[in-house]
Amino acid sequence: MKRRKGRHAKTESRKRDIVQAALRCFSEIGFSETSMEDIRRQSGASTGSIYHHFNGKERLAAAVYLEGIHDYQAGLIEVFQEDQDAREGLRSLVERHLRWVEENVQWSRYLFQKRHSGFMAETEELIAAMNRDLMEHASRWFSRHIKEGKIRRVQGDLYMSLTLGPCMEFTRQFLLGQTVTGVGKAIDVLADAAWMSLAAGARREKPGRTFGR
Amino acid sequence: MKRRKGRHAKTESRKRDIVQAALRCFSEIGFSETSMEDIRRQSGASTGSIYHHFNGKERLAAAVYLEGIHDYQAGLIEVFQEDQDAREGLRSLVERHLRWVEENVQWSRYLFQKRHSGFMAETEELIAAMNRDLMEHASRWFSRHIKEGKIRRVQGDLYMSLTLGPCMEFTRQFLLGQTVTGVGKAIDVLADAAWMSLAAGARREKPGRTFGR
DNA sequence: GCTATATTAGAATAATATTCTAATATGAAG
DNA sequence: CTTCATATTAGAATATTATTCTAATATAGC
Repeated sequence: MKRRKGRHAKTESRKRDIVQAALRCFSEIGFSETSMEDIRRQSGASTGSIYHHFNGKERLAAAVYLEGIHDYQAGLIEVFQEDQDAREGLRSLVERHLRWVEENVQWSRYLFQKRHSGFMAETEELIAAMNRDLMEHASRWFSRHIKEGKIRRVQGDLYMSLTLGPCMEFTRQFLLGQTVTGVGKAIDVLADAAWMSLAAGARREKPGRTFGR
Repeated sequence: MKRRKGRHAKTESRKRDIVQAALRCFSEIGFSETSMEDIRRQSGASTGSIYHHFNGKERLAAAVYLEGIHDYQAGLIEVFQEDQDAREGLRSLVERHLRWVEENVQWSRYLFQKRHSGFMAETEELIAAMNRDLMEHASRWFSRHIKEGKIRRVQGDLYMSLTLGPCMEFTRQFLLGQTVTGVGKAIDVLADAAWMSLAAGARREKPGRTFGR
């Protein structure tokens, strides 16, 4: 009779150690600059172990990326599920983003400063799925507020750019240590800006077209 | 008597070939995925030649980055030097950015999708200088329009985020082939958004603080 | 044409990623 | 609590790729 496949008890903690070590290395000295030897030393795992759990440097990098982006996106999705008015919602999104960055500088450095190079050939579909999920939540949220006449209609692929684009740009500067403005203050200004650029009824020439369409 | 040092005639064209080949490789398959052998083959240069002109993979990558960012920033600086009113100026910035991306997809992929990993230890100061230069032009431009009461005061490190942040985000999606909206339409909407988020006198709670201070 | 220097070629070397083989640990079944 | 299938680990062997080195060749100025 076939035995059941079973994961060993310590396997998850070992994987965590490896991911942690990889994240440290990647975010501090960069992907191509860190050697498997670095990761091996920092994680305490053996070469064989690393290659057993992940499949190589690229797959490991992809796993690290996935874990981080998942946690980040989860925060945004929570906001989309809350029942706030448009302006408060936009502010929450901005706030979530910047607070997450502030509290997860290492992840942020890896996720936002350095874009996935191409080492996710395998993982591409997973990432795409995660993005689709996020976008669905976003779409519903924006549609609702458009219907209520609070948020103006523009092309669907522009909403996230308008909401989080300035935050992303600020984030990059922040991670490079090139900002003076504190995160709290930045939240105020950027939330305000998002609102002004998306609020319905502001002066402007031509209205855009629908989101859900 | 000492001979003058002299560059050979074909040296520049050879360097160009190498940079071109590197750009193609880096933007198509990524920095760490391309081997020096790839670049050697595509450029037609020999290993020795590549290492003579640049100093290794990282320095080559830095050179490629510098060339691209210089051309990109030059376009923005031109706009800052033109004498347009605030709204038109913001629109020109957005337009310059997106048109440049559209016409330089390969460079854009390298510059914007993949952030400089860390391979510019040497070049860091040069990049910083280029950024300072751009920022000075930006600073003057914004200050002028703030004085004229057309653009509102916010923290100095937020102006570029508000102006080009949404463009940058749109750019990333565009480069991933995840946009439907055409560049022309995007320019309209994003220019409008930049204006609305930066125009003086819009409804908002508290004013920010000065740029030039 | 001569000479110092820049440039090139490609082999030799060094660094690093990956694979492989064998050992050890673990958990489920009996 | 023993056994066995499988998961996990270790680390040496190998393969790949970046870099260095040596010697040849081309070029510019005299």
